Amino acid sequence: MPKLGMEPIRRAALVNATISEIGASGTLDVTVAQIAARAGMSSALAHHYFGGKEQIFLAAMRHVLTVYGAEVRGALAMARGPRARLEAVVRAGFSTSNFRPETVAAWLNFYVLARTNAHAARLLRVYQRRLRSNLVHDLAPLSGSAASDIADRIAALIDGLYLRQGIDAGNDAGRTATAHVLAVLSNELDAKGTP
Amino acid sequence: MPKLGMEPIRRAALVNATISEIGASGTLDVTVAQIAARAGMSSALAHHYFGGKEQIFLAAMRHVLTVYGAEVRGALAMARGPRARLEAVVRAGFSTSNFRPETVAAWLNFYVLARTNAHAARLLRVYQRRLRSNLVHDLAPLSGSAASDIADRIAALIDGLYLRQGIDAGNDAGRTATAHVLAVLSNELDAKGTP
Amino acid sequence: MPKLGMEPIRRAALVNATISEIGASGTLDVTVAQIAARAGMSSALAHHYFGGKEQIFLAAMRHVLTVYGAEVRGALAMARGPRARLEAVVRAGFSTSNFRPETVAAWLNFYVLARTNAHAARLLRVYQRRLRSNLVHDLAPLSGSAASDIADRIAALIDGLYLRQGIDAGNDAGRTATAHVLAVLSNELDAKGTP
Amino acid sequence: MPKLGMEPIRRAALVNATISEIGASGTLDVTVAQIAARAGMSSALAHHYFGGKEQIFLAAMRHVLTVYGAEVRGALAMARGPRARLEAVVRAGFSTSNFRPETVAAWLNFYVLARTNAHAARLLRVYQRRLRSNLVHDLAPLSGSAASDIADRIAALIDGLYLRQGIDAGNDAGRTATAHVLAVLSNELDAKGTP
DNA sequence: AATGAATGAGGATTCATTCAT
DNA sequence: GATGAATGAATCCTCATTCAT
Repeated sequence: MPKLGMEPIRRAALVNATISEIGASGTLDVTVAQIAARAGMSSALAHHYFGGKEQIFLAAMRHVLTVYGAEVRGALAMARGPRARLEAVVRAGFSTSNFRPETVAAWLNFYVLARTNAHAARLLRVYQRRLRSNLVHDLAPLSGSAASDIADRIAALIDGLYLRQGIDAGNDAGRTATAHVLAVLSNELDAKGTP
Repeated sequence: MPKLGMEPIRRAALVNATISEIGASGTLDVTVAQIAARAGMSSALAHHYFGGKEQIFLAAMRHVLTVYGAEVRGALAMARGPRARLEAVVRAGFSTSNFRPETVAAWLNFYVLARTNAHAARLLRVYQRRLRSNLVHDLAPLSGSAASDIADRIAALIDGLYLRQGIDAGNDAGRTATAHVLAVLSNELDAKGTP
Repeated sequence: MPKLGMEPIRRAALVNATISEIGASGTLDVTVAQIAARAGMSSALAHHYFGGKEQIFLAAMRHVLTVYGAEVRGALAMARGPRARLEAVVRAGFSTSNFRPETVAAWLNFYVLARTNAHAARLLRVYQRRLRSNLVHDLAPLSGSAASDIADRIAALIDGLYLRQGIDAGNDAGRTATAHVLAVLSNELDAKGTP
Repeated sequence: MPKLGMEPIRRAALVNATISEIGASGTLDVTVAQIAARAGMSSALAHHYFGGKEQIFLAAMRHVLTVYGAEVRGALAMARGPRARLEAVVRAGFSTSNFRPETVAAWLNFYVLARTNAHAARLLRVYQRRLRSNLVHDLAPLSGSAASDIADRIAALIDGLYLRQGIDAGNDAGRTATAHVLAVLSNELDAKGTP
């Protein structure tokens, strides 16, 4: 029962299925057939819409990053003042939707993909720069010339907490992770911040 | 002309070849044939000594973690006082031998492997606990009840810096990474430390 | 907005596209999608009009042979006397329209198709017999009982020159090929012909 | 029961199976699995020894041309005088071993392959030049400056007779074909030959 | 009349693994 | 101890063909 205008629906279904499948298996060793099955279609159709496995992966990665970016942007829109904005960035990153084990697993695997695939590497770098620039922008008024170094540390800490989410995914890991980053942030600002 | 007592030599060669190959390719998608070739033997022999690909991977992972552990232990042996010991642990983790891009790539991939493979997960957890217990042990006299939380943050920060080493491997990334961790550590101790 | 009376137009477009595509690619490994795209329609429509790939191929082959036959017939209509008619047949076969590399490539591939496909084989045989009978008809008054053998040789020579057109397509290959056949023909008639 | 030194045996078996399979099916649309099965091994082994389908095809083509070349060379070694040598070349080309329908079918398909594949085109051109140079070499003393044109005609005639062998493979097609070429050759020499 | 949607059936290729030598 | 030989099982991808709209 083919209907018209299926393309966006199918593509979205495949992207979600890819993230789920990578998340569930914990590997990039996921077959197109598995993804297509989870998305409720034949593997041939998946190829028809995306052209190949690599492009399916890239679309999925793009989607994860897009969602993440949207959430950060949304949080920033509400925040007033640099400190509130910094907190918003941190909270958004660990929000339930981003920090589900499944998503984190996909995210980690995209990190690995970026080591092999130039397109993936580019995507990743774009988002890392965006995060960093957000952090620096709001750290500057609070910590002056130390902003850059602090941003590097906060960014690395966030990544590290993500990484550990895969191993010991506690129940409210998101809250704990947020608390950790805010604690470090607070220390940094106490130490280097303008009085 | 096969020789006697080759087993340990062959095994070591395969372990090193595995790390190199994973590091060079950036993936776990490494064939036994590639590893064996790099180690200068046939893939059949690799199977003969290890029984299978999984065991080769596990041996390689074990080796990476063993070297890391040895280096930390060595550094701890020289350090006097809790603060010096904490610094020693950090420095050892980012020493040149552990922080080569190649090794870091292998390390990241073992992280991924741990999501799939129970043995790998166990190995990883053992070393994470050991690191954490080292940190807590020396943080306790300096920060009291905050030691546990601080240890979590420091450990995550270390992991995050490792993770980023793959993407933007600067020249003396090890030194920078060490500085970052020590800065955060210093802040933590200033904030929560006993007076 | 579908229009009425499109069938013959669509069919012709597909036939031409098939010949072009086979000629351009040099293979029978041409997909229906490629042909349809070149003909400016969907592959589904191609199937609708022809029923299947095989029938598209056969129609294209039929077209090539029809054009060839028409050209020969046209030339024969103008020629007076057996010798002039023989020359006409030869010239028509190597006329620019038949001897374009593209057409020749398609022709060669139809030769191959005839090995697999009974319908194609029948088509080919019909046209070969027609050529042969044309030749014999006009050779008889000039060479008597040798006509049959000479016809075989001339026909094979023509085919051989076609075959080589694919490999080293010179600029005025048609003229050269014609000259070669006429030279052999002349020799044959000098040797066996009635005085 | 694997044995040592199988490589040349396996390669030869695959080459022969390829020719047989192409000959029997009349197409290049032959699967590696079919070829391998006919050669009595798994398709994986075929890939192991040749690296890919294309290389299997090229090896088969090379073999056909090599055998042909060897036969011509052998015949030339026995012939005394230009005329005898010309006859030898012709006879060798139509000898039973070269002119089996199976071999001819493979040969035709290699002709097609040469339109797509540069390596195949090169192989084909080498052998065509060799044939042509053999002909010219021996035609020169008999026909002077006409040698080149005559060689082209004879070569094309040979090719054309090959081509037709696929369609109407008579019983002693080889003999007939030889007779045809020798007849044309005789005419050519009568017409242009030195007295 | 025309097409997007959809799939089943292959087909080339890769690879871990086994086995006889 | 060491390896060439061999394969089954997968996996990506392509394509002719069908169907509802």
